[in-house]
Amino acid sequence: MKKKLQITKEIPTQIKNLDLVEKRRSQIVDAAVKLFAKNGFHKTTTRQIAEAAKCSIGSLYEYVESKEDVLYLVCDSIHAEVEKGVSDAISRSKGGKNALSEIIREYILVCHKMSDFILLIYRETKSLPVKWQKKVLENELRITSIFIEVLKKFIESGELPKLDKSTIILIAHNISVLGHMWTFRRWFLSHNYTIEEYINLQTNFILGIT
Amino acid sequence: MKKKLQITKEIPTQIKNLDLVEKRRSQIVDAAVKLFAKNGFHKTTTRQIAEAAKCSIGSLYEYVESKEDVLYLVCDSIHAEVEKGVSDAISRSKGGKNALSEIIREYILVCHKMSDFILLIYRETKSLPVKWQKKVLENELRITSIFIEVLKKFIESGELPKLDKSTIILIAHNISVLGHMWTFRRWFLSHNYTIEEYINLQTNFILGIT
DNA sequence: TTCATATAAATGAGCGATGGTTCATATATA
DNA sequence: TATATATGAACCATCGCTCATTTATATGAA
Repeated sequence: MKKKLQITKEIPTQIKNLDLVEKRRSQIVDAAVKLFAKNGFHKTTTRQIAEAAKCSIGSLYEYVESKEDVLYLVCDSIHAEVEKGVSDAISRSKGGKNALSEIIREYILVCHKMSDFILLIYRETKSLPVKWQKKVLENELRITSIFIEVLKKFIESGELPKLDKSTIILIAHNISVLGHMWTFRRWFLSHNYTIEEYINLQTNFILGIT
Repeated sequence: MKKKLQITKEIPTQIKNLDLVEKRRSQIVDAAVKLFAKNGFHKTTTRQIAEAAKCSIGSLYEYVESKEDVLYLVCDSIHAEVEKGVSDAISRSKGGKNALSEIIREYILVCHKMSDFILLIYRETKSLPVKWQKKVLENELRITSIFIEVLKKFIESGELPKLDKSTIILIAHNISVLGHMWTFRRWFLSHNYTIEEYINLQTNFILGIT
């Protein structure tokens, strides 16, 4: 909610009706995310986006100011969905013995589901104006810091051994990245493991069960 | 040597003198790798590449058939350098207690040195013709399998506990990717760790010293 | 050695196609 | 009647690539 208002502030529009802006932009994002994931940002044309979003190019440019705007909206919505996935998993988690494993599991499943879109962020962040590159990195960081908080909590409650701050930060980043690894090495890993096997092996690796 | 002949076969040229082809192509690659790393593949023009390589666009197109050819040459040369770095580290390694740590260390240092170029591969592989995407992934895999062999050797010699095949493969991929992590999270990590600290923490993490 | 000829390599103006963006106009809504 | 929204033809700049031409190098007959 708050987030959406913020974005309509960040990206100006000709249109007065903010509900309409939200509705049309979500059409645009839904169309663009698929096209970008499939063909890349540069090989996708604004005309293709407009067509897939069922509006004219003219209209498109009343809701955004540039093609880069669309990419930013796309990156932002991807991160929002990943973050939601992780947050939901945490609030569902009942604590207890295998709670951390369960959170890692849900996170990797989110990465699995969002494979093509996480890849998209890796590939195309650089195509954004610097100002928005930073925003995207902040989003990435926000997700990682969720893991930092989780780790801290498990250390406090004694379910994990005491670790210094540097190590906690590193492990949180490692969890993030090893989730992403499934997306950008899937072409190979999926020939060797099912997603469930991957989750089990990585969980053991991360928690140091060798 | 063998590699270079192979590439001149893969990428046709108008020029008869193969030594000249090798020389000019290396000018072109040296120019292009910097431009691609800085501005991305799509925002770099063939004219810019030609200029930086100190030849005309006409000449450029006598040594390659397309802009994608240049990108492939670039990706290939990056992987060749990373692979060389790893192989050298292994052949220098004297075996013994901390040999594995030493190899991981050298690998991460190579990633550190090659940061911008490893990133380039993540970003631009998708811009290649499918045929060459596969080649690039094979190169990536070749580097990972070096780690697989190293791990096997250390298990045989008893310096690592026995692990099943799946786990060995996973750890090798994790080493690869956690090296890359320094390149694509450097914007954040370098504020928290020096490269040496990063290497130490990751080594401990990978070898399960918690 | 000299010069004519043939072959190889280098050049960059220009072709052709593309694609992001605008704006005059049309349509819908208040 | 006024304001908001929608439309798509057309503008314009860009860029990958070609090709007619020039320049350099190699060959070999006189």
